Amino acid sequence: MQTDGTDYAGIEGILPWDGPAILLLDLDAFFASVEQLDHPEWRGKPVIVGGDRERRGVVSTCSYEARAFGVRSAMPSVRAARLCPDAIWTPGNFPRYISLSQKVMRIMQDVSPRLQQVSIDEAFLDISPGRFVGEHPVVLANRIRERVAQLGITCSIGLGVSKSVAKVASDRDKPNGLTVVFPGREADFLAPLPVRAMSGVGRQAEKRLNGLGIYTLGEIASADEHILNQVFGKNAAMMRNRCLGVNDSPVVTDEEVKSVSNEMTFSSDLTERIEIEQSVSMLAAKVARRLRHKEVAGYTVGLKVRYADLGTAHAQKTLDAPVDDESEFAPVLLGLIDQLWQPGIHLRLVGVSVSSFSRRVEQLDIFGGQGAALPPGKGRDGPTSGRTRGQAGTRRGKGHRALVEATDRVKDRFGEAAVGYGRELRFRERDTGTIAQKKDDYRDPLDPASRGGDD
DNA sequence: TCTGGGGTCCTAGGACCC
DNA sequence: TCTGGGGTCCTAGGACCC
Repeated sequence: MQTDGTDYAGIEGILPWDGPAILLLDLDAFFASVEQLDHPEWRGKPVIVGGDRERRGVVSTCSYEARAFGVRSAMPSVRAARLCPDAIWTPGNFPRYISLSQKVMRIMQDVSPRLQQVSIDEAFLDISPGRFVGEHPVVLANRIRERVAQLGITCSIGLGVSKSVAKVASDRDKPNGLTVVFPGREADFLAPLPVRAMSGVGRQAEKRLNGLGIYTLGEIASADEHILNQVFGKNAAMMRNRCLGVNDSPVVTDEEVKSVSNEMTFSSDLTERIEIEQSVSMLAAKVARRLRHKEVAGYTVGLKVRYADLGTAHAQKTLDAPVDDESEFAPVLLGLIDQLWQPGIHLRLVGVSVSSFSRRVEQLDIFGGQGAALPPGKGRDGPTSGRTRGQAGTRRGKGHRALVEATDRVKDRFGEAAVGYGRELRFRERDTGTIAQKKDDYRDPLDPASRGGDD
C-alpha cells in the first residue's frame, strides 16, 4: 500500500476516516490482461490489442511486457511494430471484455450501491462511512482488490475524499497498487505533481500553463485567478479546487447516454461520391441498430469526415421528429455530404452520429401529447411513449417497423454480417472483400428462397 | 511519430423571438 | 424606423477522456 508518505500499514482499522471516501478502480492493461488470462502461452510476453501492424490504426491496449519496449496506448500501430517486432497482435474480443468488466462492477456493487462506471475498465465507488457502508474504506479497498484478483486480473485503486483525488491517486502505483490519501492530506499529496497528473489538464492546457510558469498542481492551486481564467475559462474555480483536493463532483449513478456514433477509417482514402454514400449508409445502419438496442431515438443527426491531411469537419441537422431508423435519417446525412466534400477531396474517415435524445416531446406529452408539431402516432400508447422509441418509424407504418425489428433479431442471433440492405452490403464487399468470399455460405434468413436445405 | 473509435463538455456566432 | 438586450436553439469546432 502506498500512502501520502506516512506509513499507515496495519493501522487502517484503527485510524478513523473522517468525511467522504471515494475510490477509483482502474483495471490494469485490461484488454491485454484478459488476453493473457485466456491465452496462457501469451503470459510474460508482449501482447498488443488493437490496430494491425500493417494498416492504419493505433494500439488500444498493450501488456506491461510490451510497454517495456516503449509501446503505449494510442500509438500508431506501425510505430509499435517497429519498437516491438516480436509482439503478439490480437484484434480483441469485446464480448469477453464486457463480461469480465461486469463481474468487476458487481464486486464493487457488493460493497456499495453508489457506483459510477466511467468506462469499461474504470469506475468510481462512494464508500463513505454511513448509510450504505459500515467498514473502514481501506479495508473495503483491499477486499475489492482481492476479489478482482480472483478473476485472474489485477487493478489499481486510488482512495481519497473526492473523485479527483482518487483518480490522481490511482495513477501513482500501477499495476496492482493501492494508493490512499487520508483526509486532510490532499493538498500535500497533490502539490508536487505535474499539471498533467490532474484529470482535465490535457496537452493544450499543459502547454499554456507551462508558458505561464506553472508546472505543478500546487502552483495551480495558488495561481492568480485571472491566470486560471485565461487557461480554464469557466472551469477555473473548479480546477483550483481539484488541485487543493477539496470536494468536487459527486459520484453519479446511472448516467444516461447523450449520443450514439460510429465512425470508420478506411484502409485507403475515399474519393468517389458513391463510396462516401455507401459508407454513410452503412454507418447509419450501425448507429440506428444501436439506438434501437438502447431504446432511444434522437433529433440531431451528424456527419463527420477526416480529410487526408487529418483535419476534421462536421455537419449536423436537427429534425422535427426523433429517429432510430436509418431509412429515416440516412437521406438527411447524404444531403449533408455536400457541406463537407467536393469532388477531388480525399476522405480517410467518415462518421455518423445521432444525439438530442429527448426534448420537447416529453414536455408536450406532459400536457397530453396532442401538440400540433408531433407527427401522427405519438401520444399515450404505453409507458414508452415519452421516450420516443419507435415514433419515427410510425410514419412508415407498422409493416416497416416490423421488418426493422425482425432484422435486428436476426442480427442478434447470427451477427452483424448476416443481413444487409443493398447499399450496405455492396459497400462491405468493396471495402473488405470478406463478404464476397463468404457468399457461398451466405443465407438470408428473411428470404425463404435463399435459405439452405438444412432446416 | 504520423495519428482509431467511442464519448462528454465548452465556446462562440447567428437566427429568431419577445 | 432603426434600435437594446435577454433567452433559446442550432451549428461548427475543439479540448479532453478512456
